[in-house]
Amino acid sequence: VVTYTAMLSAYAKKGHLEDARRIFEKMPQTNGFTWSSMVTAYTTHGVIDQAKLLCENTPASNVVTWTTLFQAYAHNGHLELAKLTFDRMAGIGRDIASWNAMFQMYADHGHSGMLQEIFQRIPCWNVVTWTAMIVVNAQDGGLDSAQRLFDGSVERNVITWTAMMVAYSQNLRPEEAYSVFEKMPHRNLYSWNTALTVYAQNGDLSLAKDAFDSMPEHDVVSTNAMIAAFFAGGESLAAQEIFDSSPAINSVSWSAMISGYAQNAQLELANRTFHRIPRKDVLAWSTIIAANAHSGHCAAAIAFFQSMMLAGETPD
RNA sequence: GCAAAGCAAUCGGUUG
Repeated sequence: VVTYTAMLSAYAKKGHLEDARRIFEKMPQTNGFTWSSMVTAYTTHGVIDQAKLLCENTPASNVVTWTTLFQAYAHNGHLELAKLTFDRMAGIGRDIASWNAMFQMYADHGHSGMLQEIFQRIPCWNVVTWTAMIVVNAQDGGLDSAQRLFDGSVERNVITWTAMMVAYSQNLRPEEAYSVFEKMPHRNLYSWNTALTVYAQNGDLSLAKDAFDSMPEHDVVSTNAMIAAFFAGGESLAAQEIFDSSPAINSVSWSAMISGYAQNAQLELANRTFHRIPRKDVLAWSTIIAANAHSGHCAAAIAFFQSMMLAGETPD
């Protein structure tokens, strides 16, 4: 059962929803993990109706399947459906993750009144709750309360530390953000990428470069962050070198190159880069339109918009 | 107990 369930998840993560479903159908036995994996497969592919069916029509559905469904509604802005789902969970019970998801929904979409109400109803806190609280407070300008929450937190992990670093950076306290990074007991790729971004946002290109070189490994986010950092420092050539030598680039990389060139008054290079993109998505089009518009080439921007329509792309 | 599922932190364009 474990092996089949792991395969199911793997197929779903790679985008093969049908294969995941086929495995699910073939399994002689299942457990709660199997069902929640299948529900997650559906929600991550946007097939919420199927996820709902699985939750409703089986005794095997559990707090995880329901929380997953809840989260899917919340992320799609269906707050009423999400709330209904949460209410229906009263029978099987809610755990900390369910409450955290509920808190996050109102942090993302709701009013502070609802958030406050949930805050008071959360029965107990775990490290995710602490971290979410820190983030919400910091975004609200309550840097002091964020720090107090951090100091008072019973549990902290690398995500909590990284969130605290971001909190200082967002509130324009770069030195303290740096200091948090230096004091972190453990770092991962994500926190390294965050540090690199924080350095760059504060104009410390050399610190950003140092971070990039010191990191134990890079991913596409590291690459993209470093590209943006070089462009922000006016070093288009260095940005281009990173781009050209990177083993993995994605659509964000292309956008970063285009807007970087435009920022540096190199619209010609921006346009040329755009034409090299193998598969132009909405992001690519939006970026090239904005690049031309910001450079004062409004006619070209409109022309790109029209080309986008002709290419069958839908504006977002 | 271990391994497979849901909740919190990082990169680009649009809006602020």
